[in-house]
Amino acid sequence: MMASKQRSEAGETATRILDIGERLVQVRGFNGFSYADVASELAMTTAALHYHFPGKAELGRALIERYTQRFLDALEEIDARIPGAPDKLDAYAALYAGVLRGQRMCLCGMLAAEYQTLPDPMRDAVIAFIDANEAWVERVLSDGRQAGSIALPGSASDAARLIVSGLEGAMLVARPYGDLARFDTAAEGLLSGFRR
Amino acid sequence: MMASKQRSEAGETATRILDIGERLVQVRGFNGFSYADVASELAMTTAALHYHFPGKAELGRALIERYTQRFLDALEEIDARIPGAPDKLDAYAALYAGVLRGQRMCLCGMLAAEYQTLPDPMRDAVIAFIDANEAWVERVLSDGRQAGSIALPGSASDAARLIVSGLEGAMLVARPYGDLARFDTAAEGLLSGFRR
DNA sequence: GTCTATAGGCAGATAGAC
DNA sequence: GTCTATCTGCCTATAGAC
Repeated sequence: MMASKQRSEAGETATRILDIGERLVQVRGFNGFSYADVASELAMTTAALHYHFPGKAELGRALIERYTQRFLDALEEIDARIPGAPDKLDAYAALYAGVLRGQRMCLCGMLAAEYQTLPDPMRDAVIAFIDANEAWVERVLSDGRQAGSIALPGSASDAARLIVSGLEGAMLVARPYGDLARFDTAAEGLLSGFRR
Repeated sequence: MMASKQRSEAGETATRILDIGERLVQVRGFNGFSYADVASELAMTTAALHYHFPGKAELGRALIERYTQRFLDALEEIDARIPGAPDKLDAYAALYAGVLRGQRMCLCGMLAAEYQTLPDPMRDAVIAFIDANEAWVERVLSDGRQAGSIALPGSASDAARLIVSGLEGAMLVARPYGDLARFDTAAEGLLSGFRR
């Protein structure tokens, strides 16, 4: 029996399934991929997939939860590494740009489009992702206003929502054009208004 | 033989198919609905649908083209009815809000998410929709700058792209929350920066 | 953990009668 | 124009052997 390296460790195969599923959802959408797609990339059968994730809904939920956790970790890292609010926001936008560079949509932006067709547990997880993002941006904006580096016309909450939805929209539109500069320009336009 | 009321008139049934298909795509996505869904709403068989539209790809293309034409007509109407650039932009955002009020995503915003899975003719039509929107907003911004009612930090083209993608993102995120105010606040935040 | 085999359903699509 | 009937293929999922 191996000593586990850390808490709540997913199996090797489960991790590979999540990696492939994540990419497929971000590129094709939850309704645009199948267990067979994942299985063929792993050179396995769909039956084996069902051993690791009982159904597509459970796989979907696991995908969102891992993605959200990774995102939150990245936000923590930004908080630890970068002092000023404006630079934190730039780093935040760079996270999105990194996703787009892989020709992917934000996982939860994609699932927001498909929201009406998602099983309930997935819906809740999508909302939790957006809530967490807005809360982090709102905190950064509030701190920045306090420190005098951020100018807010209205509430920090409204500005945070504008930034999050604006970045999601910039990804959504840039991807069909395959044009990263489109995203960067929009992100800069979104954020520049809040710098003081 | 009936005298046709206008050029390029679609048949009654074809129009009903387009109406239902349009709603289904805006709510569930192109990969989230089937010919059977449309047929059941019309109390018809899928075979009859194939008489009007040879395949799902052709139906999809017709949906985008009709939607784009309607949108362009609405933009013409705004140009004719509303004088100032800032008010034109407000009316433009109100178009999006009207779509969202029906608990729908913008047809082409939805299809932008599913872009990688779309047949080529549909891809081209999605791009044409976005191009046309950006061109109209850019023209309004340029005219407004000329007239002194619009302030632009950079190019009118960049600002137009920011506005279009920002409104699409605001719809994308507001819909899962079922919260129209979320969209309105984001739209106001997006546009207010350009008023002088 | 992964396989074979298979179920049961739904997808888009076509042929041919009416 | 719309139907019945049917095809072929893919989908999610399960049973049971290894």
